[in-house]
Amino acid sequence: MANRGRPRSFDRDRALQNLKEVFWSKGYEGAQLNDLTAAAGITPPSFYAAFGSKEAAFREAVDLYVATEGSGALLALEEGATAQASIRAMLASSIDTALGAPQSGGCLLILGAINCRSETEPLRQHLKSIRTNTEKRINARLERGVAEGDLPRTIDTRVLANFYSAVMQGISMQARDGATREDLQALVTPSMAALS
Amino acid sequence: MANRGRPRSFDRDRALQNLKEVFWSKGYEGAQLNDLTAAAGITPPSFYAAFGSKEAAFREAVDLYVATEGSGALLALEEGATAQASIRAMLASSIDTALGAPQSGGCLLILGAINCRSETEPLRQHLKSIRTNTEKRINARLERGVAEGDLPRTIDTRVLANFYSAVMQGISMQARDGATREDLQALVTPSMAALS
DNA sequence: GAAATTATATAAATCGCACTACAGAAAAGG
DNA sequence: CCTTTTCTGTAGTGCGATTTATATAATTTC
Repeated sequence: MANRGRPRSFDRDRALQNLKEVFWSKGYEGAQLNDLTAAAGITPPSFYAAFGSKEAAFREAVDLYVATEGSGALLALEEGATAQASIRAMLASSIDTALGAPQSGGCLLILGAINCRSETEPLRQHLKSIRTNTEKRINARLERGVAEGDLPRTIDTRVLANFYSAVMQGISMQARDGATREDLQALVTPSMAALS
Repeated sequence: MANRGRPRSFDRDRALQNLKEVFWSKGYEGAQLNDLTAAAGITPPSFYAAFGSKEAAFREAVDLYVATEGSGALLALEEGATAQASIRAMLASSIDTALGAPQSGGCLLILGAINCRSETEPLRQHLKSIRTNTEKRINARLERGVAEGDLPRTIDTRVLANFYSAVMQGISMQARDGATREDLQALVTPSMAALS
C-alpha cells in the first residue's frame, strides 16, 4: 500500500526548503504562488498535491525554519557560561540568521506576518506564540543567571527578556532595511549595557 | 475659476484623517479600499476624484502623520536639557504614539510597509527614507550632547542613533503584538543604560 | 435661464491571484 | 495486459480588490 501510483518527480524536502526561502524573504502575503512554484520548480497542481494550500505550506516552512535557522539563537542561550555571555551569543546568532536570509534580511518569525489581512490573522498569532515562547526561554536563562549569581537579584528578568526580544525585533527590521553585518553587530554593545 | 462645478459633499481633510487611521492600523496593503471608503464615508468614485489612487492617498496620509503624530518624537528630542533627557522623552513620546494607534498599535512609518509586494516597494522606500531622517536627527542630538558635555567623547553617536532607532522599531513591534503601556514603558530603563 | 463644470451614485469592467478540472503519464497490483 | 492509483501539465475558474463608464445632480459663469 506504500508506493502506489506515479511517483513524485521532485524532492519534497528540497522543495520545502525553497518555499521557506521565499516566505522568509517576502513574508506570507508578499510571497505569491508564482514565486513559490517557480522557486520549487513545480506547477500549481503539484504544489497543492504536495502541500495542500499556501497556508499549510507556510506552516510547514515555519516548522522547518524553527528546526534550522530559528534554533540557533535558542541554542546559544543555553551555551554561555554566564547569563551575559548567553544573551550576547543569542544576539550574535540572531544577527547571523538575519543576514543569512535569502534576499532581504531579517527573521521569518518576526517579519513573516505583521500587517496582514484579517484572514491571515491566525498565521500571525502562530508566529506570535513562537516569539512569546522565545521570550520565555530568555526569561528562564536570566532567572538562572540570577540564581547562579551572574546577575543581581534586583533586576526584573521579565522586563529584560522583553527588552531583548524587542532588540531582536529591531535587528530584524534593520536587516530588512539593508543594514550590514557591522551595523548590526554594533548594536550588541549598547544592548548589553542593560545587564552591566 | 476657483469654485466651479458641483461642490464636494464631504470634508476632504477629515476624510484624509480617517484614511490615515485605517492605513495606520492596517498598513498599506492590509488596508483595502472597502475599509478606506467606509472610514471616509464616501464612495469609490469620490475617493478617486479626491485622492487619485490608493498609493497617492497613502502618501498624503503619511505626510499628515509626519506633521502630527510623527512629529512628537522629534520635538521631544529638541526639548530635553541633556541628551539623556531628550532620548528618554523621545522614547516616551514614541510609546504614546504607538499606543495612540486606532486599533492595533505601533508607528505608521515603521509598520506601514514591511513585507510588501514588489509593486509596493516605492512606498516602502519612502517610509525608509523618513526613518533614516529620524535617525539623523537622533544622531545630531547625541552629537550636541557630546559637545555640551552630557556624553563622553568616546561614544559613537552613529551607533547609538542606530540603536535607539532599533529600540523604537522594537517598541512598535511589541505594541502591534498587544503590549500594554506598562510593558512598553518598562523598556525605557534598559534602553537608557546605553547612555550611562 | 442656459451652458459649462465638477461631484455623486450605481454598477460594472478589469485584473491579479489562489486554486482546480481535465486529460494524459508513470508507476504498482492482479 | 488490464485495472487502479497517484502525479504532471495545460489551461482555465472563481473570487476579491482596485479602478472606471455612464447617467444624474449641484453649483458657477455668462
